[in-house]
Amino acid sequence: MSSRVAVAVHVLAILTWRRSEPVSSQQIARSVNTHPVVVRRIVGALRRAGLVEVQPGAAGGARLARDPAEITLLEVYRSVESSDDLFALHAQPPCQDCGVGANIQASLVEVFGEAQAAMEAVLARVTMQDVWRSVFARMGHRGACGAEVRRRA
Amino acid sequence: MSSRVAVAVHVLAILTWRRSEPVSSQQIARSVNTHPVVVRRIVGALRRAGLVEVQPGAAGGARLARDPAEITLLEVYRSVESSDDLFALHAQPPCQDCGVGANIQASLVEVFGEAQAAMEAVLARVTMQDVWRSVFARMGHRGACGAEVRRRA
DNA sequence: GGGATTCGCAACTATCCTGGTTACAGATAA
DNA sequence: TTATCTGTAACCAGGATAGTTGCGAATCCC
Repeated sequence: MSSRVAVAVHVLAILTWRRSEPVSSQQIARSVNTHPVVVRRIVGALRRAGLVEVQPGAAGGARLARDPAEITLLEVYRSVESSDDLFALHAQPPCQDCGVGANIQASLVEVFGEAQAAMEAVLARVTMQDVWRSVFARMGHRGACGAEVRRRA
Repeated sequence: MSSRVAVAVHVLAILTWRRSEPVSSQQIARSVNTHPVVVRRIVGALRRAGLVEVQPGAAGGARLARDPAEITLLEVYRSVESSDDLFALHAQPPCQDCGVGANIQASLVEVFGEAQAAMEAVLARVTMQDVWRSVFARMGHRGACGAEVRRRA
């Protein structure tokens, strides 16, 4: 699986940290250690899902659109992950003249669906507030990457 | 995710159906609707995991190495899936000078681990016997693709 | 022994996804 | 007006996947 969920949670954790002001993709990219455009792609997905608001122009950037306690990791997962399905079926449809080939996919969909639902249930009960608390607990007093950049400007 | 798990379960379902005789990659490939070498790659992984036995040479093929009731989908999943991790972390390690960057991965590993464990728990309680029963229930009386090939030879 | 069948594996291809990058138009604050 | 920031398109490199070909080795049957 892609690292988009990890980056998205990272982004939202930064926005939870600095709720008072919009944070630019430049600043976020420094913390994530990637290119600003990569961040903007993720932020764009989160915006379309209604999790963040984005303000263009000078002194613009992203900020949370909702209380972190109301943002679940399942929403984040669904916002940035392209495919809804955790498991893939056959690349080519199996032989329908065969007893197994004609029916295996229906059985697989059943099991795969249960497995995915179990996974999603875990993500659904973890909020960005939980993540933020977990990160904060590990964190000493330390500044954000680029936090001083805005101050300098 | 790749379709290897789906194909592997399909293969094992066929082997469960025809437990009395080895089934060739050719015959399996016909039911799966793919190339025999693709089947042999999957079967090779199942063999290395001890789920099937393979007999080379004429009239050779694969057969179950264990009772289908003793083969869980979790074993199948682990046999054929290359990565053990369902979720990926950052492509590049995040900025360690940043409070979030330095600690987010530890928090992510925790949540992602729980989610994956929940998914695997579902796979662990489904056996190939269950899958076979499910397929059989959907199946009328129908022959396997290529079942008559061996008979003709 | 000889021929036919089958596996295992290496190698190659086409395709897709991902992350990273550059470039540029549009929006906005100072 | 100028500097800053977003959004998006376009492109590239790398890796994964499915499919394919070819060949050596093992095995069965005559």
